[in-house]
Amino acid sequence: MQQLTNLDDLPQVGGLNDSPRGRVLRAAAYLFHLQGYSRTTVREIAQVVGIQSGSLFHHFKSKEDILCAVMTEAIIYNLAQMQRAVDQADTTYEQLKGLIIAELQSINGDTGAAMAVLVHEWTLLPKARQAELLAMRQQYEQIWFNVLQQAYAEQLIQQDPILWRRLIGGSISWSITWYKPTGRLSLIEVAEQLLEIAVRQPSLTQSLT
Amino acid sequence: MQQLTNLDDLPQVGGLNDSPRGRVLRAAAYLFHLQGYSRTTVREIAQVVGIQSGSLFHHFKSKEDILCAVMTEAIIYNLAQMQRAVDQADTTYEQLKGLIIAELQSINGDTGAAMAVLVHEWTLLPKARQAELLAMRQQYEQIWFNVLQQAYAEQLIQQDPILWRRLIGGSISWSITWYKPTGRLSLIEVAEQLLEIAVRQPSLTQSLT
Amino acid sequence: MQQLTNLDDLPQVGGLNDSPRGRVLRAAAYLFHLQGYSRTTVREIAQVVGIQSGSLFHHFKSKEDILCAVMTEAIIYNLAQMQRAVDQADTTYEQLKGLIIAELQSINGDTGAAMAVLVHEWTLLPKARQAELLAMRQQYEQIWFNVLQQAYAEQLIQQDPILWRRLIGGSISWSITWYKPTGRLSLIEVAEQLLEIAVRQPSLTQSLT
Amino acid sequence: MQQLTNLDDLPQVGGLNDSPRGRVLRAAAYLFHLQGYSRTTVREIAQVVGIQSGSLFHHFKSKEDILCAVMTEAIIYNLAQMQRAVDQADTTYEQLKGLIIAELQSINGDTGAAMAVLVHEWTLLPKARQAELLAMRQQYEQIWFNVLQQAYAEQLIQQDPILWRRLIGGSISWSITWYKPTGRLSLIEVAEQLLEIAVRQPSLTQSLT
DNA sequence: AATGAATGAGCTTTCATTCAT
DNA sequence: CATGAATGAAAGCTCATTCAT
Repeated sequence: MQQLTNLDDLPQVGGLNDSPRGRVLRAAAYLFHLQGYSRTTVREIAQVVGIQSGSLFHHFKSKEDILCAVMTEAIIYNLAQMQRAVDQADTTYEQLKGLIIAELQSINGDTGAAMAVLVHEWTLLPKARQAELLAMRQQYEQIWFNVLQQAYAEQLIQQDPILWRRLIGGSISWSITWYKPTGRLSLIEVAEQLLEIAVRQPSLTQSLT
Repeated sequence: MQQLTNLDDLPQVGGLNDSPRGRVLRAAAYLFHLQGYSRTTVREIAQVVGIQSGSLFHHFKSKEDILCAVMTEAIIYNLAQMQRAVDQADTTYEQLKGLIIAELQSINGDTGAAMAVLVHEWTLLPKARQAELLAMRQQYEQIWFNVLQQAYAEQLIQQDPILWRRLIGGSISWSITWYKPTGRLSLIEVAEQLLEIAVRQPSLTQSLT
Repeated sequence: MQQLTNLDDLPQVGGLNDSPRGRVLRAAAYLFHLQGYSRTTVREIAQVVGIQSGSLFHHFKSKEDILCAVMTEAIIYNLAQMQRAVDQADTTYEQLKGLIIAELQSINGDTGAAMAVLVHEWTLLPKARQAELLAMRQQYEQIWFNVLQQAYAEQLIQQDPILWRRLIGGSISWSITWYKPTGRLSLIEVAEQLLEIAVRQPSLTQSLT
Repeated sequence: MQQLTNLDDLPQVGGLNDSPRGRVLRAAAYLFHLQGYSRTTVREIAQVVGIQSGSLFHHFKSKEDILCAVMTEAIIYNLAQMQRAVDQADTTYEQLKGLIIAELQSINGDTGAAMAVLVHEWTLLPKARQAELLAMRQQYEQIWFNVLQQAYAEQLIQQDPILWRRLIGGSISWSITWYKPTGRLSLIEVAEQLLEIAVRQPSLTQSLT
């Protein structure tokens, strides 16, 4: 990394304010995603934030602690986003669509860096921390599961909800490897194509009855 | 990593013989996948192989060279597997099924570690090496693309082949995060479920005509 | 090297203050001269300075950087010394004598270690650094050349100034291999003997006219 | 060193035959001179000779042993050369001239690499080996001293023979840093210029009597 | 004699972390 | 709170030397 980015050029990350702590987390999420946790040095984080490396340790007790905080913030923020997507929709189909869009946005939008870190560097956390986050992650998955069970009952999906979630979750997560905001498709259009593949249209269902 | 695995406990990796070079690559793929490239030390690789760390450098000129070889072997081997899957099938539907099964196996089977490394540590390669591998990767994707174009013409799939490949490729790749060979489903059953979601059954097509 | 010297036993080197950087350079010049650059380890330098080896890299970005700095300091300091020797003398003969004494002192005195390094390890520098130093070295030689041309005009020397400089420069440089400050001759006496051999005395010149 | 020289491109070194041992010594002298002893690897020596590195150790028991042999051969050969130069001359002046020419040739000619090694890497030898070589070196210096004492008696030189030898020996040794065989001056012309500076011409002496 | 894979000590360098100021 | 020099363990890599073939 020749030229370090300045923090002000980085997107505002959902949920992170402009406190020193928030600034560090934004910088860390960006760098961890770009280079991986191991290849990112605390000096680099400090440089992006605009402080000295020693000063980081007034806000976080270790580099691992920063990683942990990045993951925690990411999961808390996106948990709220998913819940909001479900709450705002009326039908099961719309809820499913809302979840897919929300997850695509959390992966490819401003929290994408943090989400990617959550996935890639998961195993680096000490077991105790993993357990904490796992609890939140299960809440997150529970939101999906509730909607999917209803969708299965309504025959919007034909497969076991757990397997369906795994397969379609993969499609969504993988989008980080190819989706470009400047490309041909918007995230909403991607979501619609994915719905077309994996969910039976309710209008079609109605017309069949 | 407290207790290092012995090489003999690791699966035989497709295409890698028991030469010193092959043994190093197997150990490296295993460790790179388990811990990531950066967190794996050459001393650890040597320990798993059962040689001294200095001896690694008779076979590879650097740690990066080992990474490169792991990726190259993985892609060469799996390129052949995909081609074989296509050649052995008669209908487009069967070819598609064959490709999905083959890719699921390459991800979750013996070459899974190497494939995961190929995905995760891609950006670490020097640009020149990336270009070499990219050429092979494009061959690989071309195999998929040819079948998918035919599938689109036959209305087995309704979406743009490129987007379909990205979404379903994500489902397949992601399986590394959850699939357990000892679990309830076999890889072939997973493939069948995925076909059910994303591909219109040819029998159904025929019955409609 | 069984018993490492303590830095406080080393002479103060002209121009190097007691900053951490200066202390490292003094230690490095001493060890590079004593053992050669390749055979001197950064751990040894650190030990003489009295710090940990890792701490060296706060002040210099590599071992080679230390070598470079040693050479640069040596040449800058001695360039100034030579200029001063010329400025302080009235006659050409006295200038020549001043230069010989000054160079003998730079070789055998406090900067001797650094000067020896400059000569012996020259080829190890990257080409770009060589060019920088070469420019200074040419300034240095220019001082000699100006005086020698005048000396030739005044018939103090009979040979081509360039050849004379090479031959007598060799005598001076070589003194590092045999001169002992505690020996029979002072550096000034050595200089006088060398003048007797290589320079016609101006008094003699005058008596001939 | 990107491209290693082939042994056949190296000059025949005086006294070294084409036995495996001789070939190794020629290659080693060349590389030690070019790069220094520490920076030359046994693999490089072997490569220049055209054998494998392991094979070197059938001829020499260690790398240091090779260094020692290079030095010993150099000193033995040049001792003979100096003796021959003295024997072939009739007058003291001619003997002095012969010694200067012979030493210039030993420094700048085919044995130059080995001689340079003798000077630069002297301190690397174990004390016992240094003593052996020192005895031969003293024989070598004795040849000079005998002639110089006679020259002093004949007033060819005005200085203490020991000091004179040191100063003029420096001029000669230093020539390795600047003399180019393809340049303007031959070694004999260099010798003549040096004689002009440091030795009173015998013809002049005679004309004064 | 020659080979070349293997050794293992030791090298330069990196980097999370500490702490006196 | 912030600094930045210092720490020291550990990293990737080198290389003289050995030895079974």
